[in-house]
Formats: sequence, structure tokens, C-alpha cells
Amino acid sequence: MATAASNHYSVLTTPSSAPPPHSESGSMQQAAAYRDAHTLLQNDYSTLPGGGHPLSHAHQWITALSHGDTGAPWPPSPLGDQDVKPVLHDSDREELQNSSSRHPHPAHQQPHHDARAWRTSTASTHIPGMTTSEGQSLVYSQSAFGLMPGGEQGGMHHHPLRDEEHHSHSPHLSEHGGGPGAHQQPLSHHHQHGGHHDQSDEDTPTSDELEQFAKQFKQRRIKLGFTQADVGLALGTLYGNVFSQTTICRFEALQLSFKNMCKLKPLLNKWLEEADSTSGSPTSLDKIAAQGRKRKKRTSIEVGVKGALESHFLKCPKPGAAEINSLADSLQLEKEVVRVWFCNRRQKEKRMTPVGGQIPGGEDMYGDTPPHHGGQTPVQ
DNA sequence: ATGCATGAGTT
DNA sequence: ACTCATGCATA
Repeated sequence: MATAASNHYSVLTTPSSAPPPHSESGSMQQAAAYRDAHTLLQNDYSTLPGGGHPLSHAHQWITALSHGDTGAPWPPSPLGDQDVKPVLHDSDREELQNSSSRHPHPAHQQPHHDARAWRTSTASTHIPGMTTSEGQSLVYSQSAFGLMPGGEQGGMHHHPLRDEEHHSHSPHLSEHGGGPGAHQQPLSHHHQHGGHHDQSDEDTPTSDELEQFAKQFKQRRIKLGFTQADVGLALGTLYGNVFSQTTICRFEALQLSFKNMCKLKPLLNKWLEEADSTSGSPTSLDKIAAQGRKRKKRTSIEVGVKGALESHFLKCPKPGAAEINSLADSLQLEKEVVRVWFCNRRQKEKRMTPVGGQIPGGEDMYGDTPPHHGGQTPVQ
């Protein structure tokens, strides 16, 4: 398979039948979900297949679309993209998100208000009032969800700072890590604070609550016989926000940022209710045709190169333009590819489930990203 | 399930 | 140019 390099990103021109946007072989997906075993070692370094393509090179991925039509680099998809879903983003950008307590020891950690702690306090932040000043075509009417758990996306409220009292959370790794089969875990509720309301959907959920919910969600979803992609679509037809299989998958695996998780939880929760009550009637699924979109072919980076990038990342997670340039040069990659690699790498560090592998113990980032790890969650 | 990519919104 | 949310394409 000669991947990479020359390909036609021209899509939607392909008359080739009707490719089911998502061939939901649900059974397959679900089955695959429990491959817990090798998840631990299959981290970032997924060995390349045969090591065919040394590097994609593909200089300008734009050149490909010469259909004699527009002179524009990447003509916008004429058809309605699914990509154009109105995203609601308000101006409020809390940094209270991520930052999981990665301290291996449950001991109370540093007193310094580092802010962004994964285990955000349950209280404090609340929705003031959602005044959509810029809201225009928000399909995602916040009115539907009276409030956002994180209190960030819907309304722009801004509180000076997050009172972090994040209870040291011990990464209770869990469950299905060892063996295939048997993994269902009893929902053990352990509230860390005394005298508080429950963890419904009122306040900001804690990491634990999110973990819990994600698990339950996945369980229910599978029980009901839905695939991750199905859910994503359903969310679209139900609330106007379509999500991909990827996102649902990441949610279940807790591979999203805290904030992101908080935002999705209510929607998924709602879907659960719906699916649950509708479990007896014929579900009419609306599938939106996946329109094509010229996208650069995914560059396959060789293992060796990845290792090099990793090394540099440890040294300097945020290389400057110059750094990137030299790196790209020595590795013979496009500068953009290198830049994006670092961006993605940084994002990984911010996810709940750490990028299994190295924990930058001792040395944290440059200082903006506090060392944190939600604790090693062995991932399903 | 994930790696690389795009883009809106920030800084 | 970065962060963040998200997803196509792929392993």
C-alpha cells in the first residue's frame, strides 16, 4: 500500500456509489473496545506497517485539485458540509480545565494554587446567566440545557479564579485492564467531600464523576446496541450538534479535556435517556451523507522520527519557529507537520488519560502547563 | 482506537 | 502562533 504522497483529495466528485458514511459494524466496534490487553503498550508507537512510506512528502497538498475549476487552493465544499455545524463558542476560556493531579501519592500536594486541577471543586463556578451577545445561529441553544456544568461554554461568565481545592485524587486505575472478559465494575461511589449535593448534572462534575459517567454511558450504549457513530449522529438530530465516532470514543475513554468532557456530558446524558425510553420503538436514523472535504493526507511519521520528536518534546515541549524549522530540516519533514505534531503532543498531555508512556516526572513543562496527570487510567 | 489535520478563538 | 475542540483517515 503506497500511502501518502500523491493522492487526490478531491472528493465529492467520486461517483463511486454511495459509500456509507459510517459502516457501522457495531459488533465489530464494540468487540474491539475490549482489547484492553495491549492497550498499555500500544501507545503512541504503533509500529508502522512494513515501513513502506518513508515520508510522505506531499509538498503542497493543494496541487492535487486541478480540476480546471477554481484557482482557489481548496475550494470550499460546494455541498453543505457536515463540518459547518454551528459551534457555540463563547468568549469565555477558562483555564480551569485540565491539569490532573498526577501525583502518584495521594498525599496532599502543593499548596500553591496552580489552578487548573482536574478535580475541580464541585461548587463555586456557576452559570450566571447566559447572555448570548454574539450568539447568532446557534443551533445549540443553550436554553435546552439550562446550564452547562462547566459553566463556560454556554454563558460567558467569568469568575476571577477557580478555587481549587482539588482533593487529591488517587488514580484508581481500574478495572478491565488485565483480562479479556470480565471487566464490569461495580459503581463504587466515593464522594470525597462531606455534605454536598450529589453529582447529578447540576454543578461541575468531578473527574470521578466523569469517569463514572463515561463508563456507564459506554455500558448502556453497548447494551442498547448503538455504536459510537450512531450516538454522534443522534446527538445531531436531537440537538443539532453532530459528533463523530472519534469524539464519542474519546469521551468514553476520557481522552478529552476536562472542560470538553463537561460540555459533552449533558448531551450524552440526554441521549441516554432518550435511547433508553425509545429502546422499544423503531429508531429512525438519519444519516447525513458524508460530504467530502479535501484534506491533506495523513502524514505517516516513521517510528524513528517519532522517537526523535519525542526526545525533543521532552527537552522543549514548545519549540519556537526556529526550532521547528531546524527540526523539520533534520528530520526531513515539513515544518507544518512538525508544528502540528507538537501541538497534538501537547494536547495529549492535557487529556485525562495521559499518553501512556512517559511521565515527565521531575520536570514539568516550561511552566505554563503544570505537570498533571489524571492518573494512569489503563484505558478500557 | 488513534494519529495527523483543520479552524475558530485567543494571546 | 498557540490552544482547544473536533474529525477524517487509518492502523
